[in-house]
Amino acid sequence: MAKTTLKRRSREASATRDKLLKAAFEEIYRRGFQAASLDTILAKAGVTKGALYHHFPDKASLGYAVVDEVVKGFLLERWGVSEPSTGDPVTALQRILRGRAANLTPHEVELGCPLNNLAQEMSPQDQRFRRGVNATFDIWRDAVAKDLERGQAEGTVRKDVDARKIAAFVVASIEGSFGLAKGAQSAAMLRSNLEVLGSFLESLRPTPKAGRRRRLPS
Amino acid sequence: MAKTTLKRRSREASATRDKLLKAAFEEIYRRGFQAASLDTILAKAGVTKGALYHHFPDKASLGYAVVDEVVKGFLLERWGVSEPSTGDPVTALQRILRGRAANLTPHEVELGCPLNNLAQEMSPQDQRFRRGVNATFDIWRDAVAKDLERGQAEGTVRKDVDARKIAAFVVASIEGSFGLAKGAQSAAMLRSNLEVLGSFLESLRPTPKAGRRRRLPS
DNA sequence: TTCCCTACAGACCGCTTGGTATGTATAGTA
DNA sequence: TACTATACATACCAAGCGGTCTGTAGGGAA
Repeated sequence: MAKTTLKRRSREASATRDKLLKAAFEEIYRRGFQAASLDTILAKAGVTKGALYHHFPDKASLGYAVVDEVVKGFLLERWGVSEPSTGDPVTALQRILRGRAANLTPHEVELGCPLNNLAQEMSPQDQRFRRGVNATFDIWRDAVAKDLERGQAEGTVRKDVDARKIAAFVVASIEGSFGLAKGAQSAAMLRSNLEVLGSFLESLRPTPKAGRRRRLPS
Repeated sequence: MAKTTLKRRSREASATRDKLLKAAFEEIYRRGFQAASLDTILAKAGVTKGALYHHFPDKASLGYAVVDEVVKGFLLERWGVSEPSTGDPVTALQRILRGRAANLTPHEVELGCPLNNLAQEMSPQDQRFRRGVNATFDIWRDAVAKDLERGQAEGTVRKDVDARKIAAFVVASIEGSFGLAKGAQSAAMLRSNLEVLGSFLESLRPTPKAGRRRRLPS
């Protein structure tokens, strides 16, 4: 069975590649890309430099792969972009926000959003990094915008707002909230900010009748 | 004139210190603190290593001084925290947002907010960095909260909102907006986000009468 | 069996880094 | 004038960095 053995060998090769990606992700998440040490990554992955430079031409390419193959999926899955959304998008977004607020780990409060970390560090340093990171942000933002537009078509979202601008603001607010909370090392602040964002989303619902303001949370 | 000459010497010493701080700020703003090279800073400042290590015990202390003596003032001045605020705080904040949106330089769109950069990079790496950076964020946030509370007392801000939570959200949204725009290298996106934030602030005004919703910008 | 190629292992290298040690010009002091 | 302390300049250093080079184990093809 030539095919089986070929598959086995190739699977082992991609297994070490995965180990490298995972170890690199963790090290980059902790120290940032520039400060991430290849030796540390190799030690974590349990492989040697020969393996690394067999799979990647240089450190930068390892970083690109981490963005495309680890961070991207990590983020889109965590913010419900992967799953199809139905029904009222405001309620759906609010549920996601509450779910994230309820499931925060100290780890992620301390280290923040891995995609945003890379965006802030690498955008001015490396165009390819910036493009890769930004492509994921675009997917997220576009998904939110699409949801809001669908809500506008279905009558669950006010039609006098620019869905794309709102979507960008939502993503920015989320990332800003994680960033501030990371600096303050405060899960409470992060939860509070996500809660305020949720109340802002409430204002996107169409007015049921003339009158009746919705209230912001105390 | 012992006093005069003393003053002159001391002024020259603090002048080289200032040159170091300024050069360090620029280098750190561009590359981040960890990637900032002391040799580059020294070249920019036009002094040598002896001068640097005469004024600062190590690289970290130079970084702390940059935060406390350069970035802090930079930020508080740019966001109107230094000047006393009077009148309706919502309008005042909106004016600041519009002013910042109108005066964006490509440089600051590319590099983002220097304080936020340091917060994201250094918070998990160095407690003292984190505290220094966070102290400035606290001042900013508290100033916004104080303004909103004053507005509540004066009847220009709704009383059913938590001024401190709103203030934290405002700061987070601003920083998030700068961060996203930095990744996207888009001044337009930054302006749009600040505009949406301004419209959110509008919702903090007390309802003039029952009914009449305010509208978000298209 | 022979040969080849993939998938690594491990030693090595030049360079940059933050930091130190020593020397010194100058201003203030006695 | 002699001495001291400040405010640097310069040469130097060990360590860590990303990256290269050579060697080789082992599965697949002929």
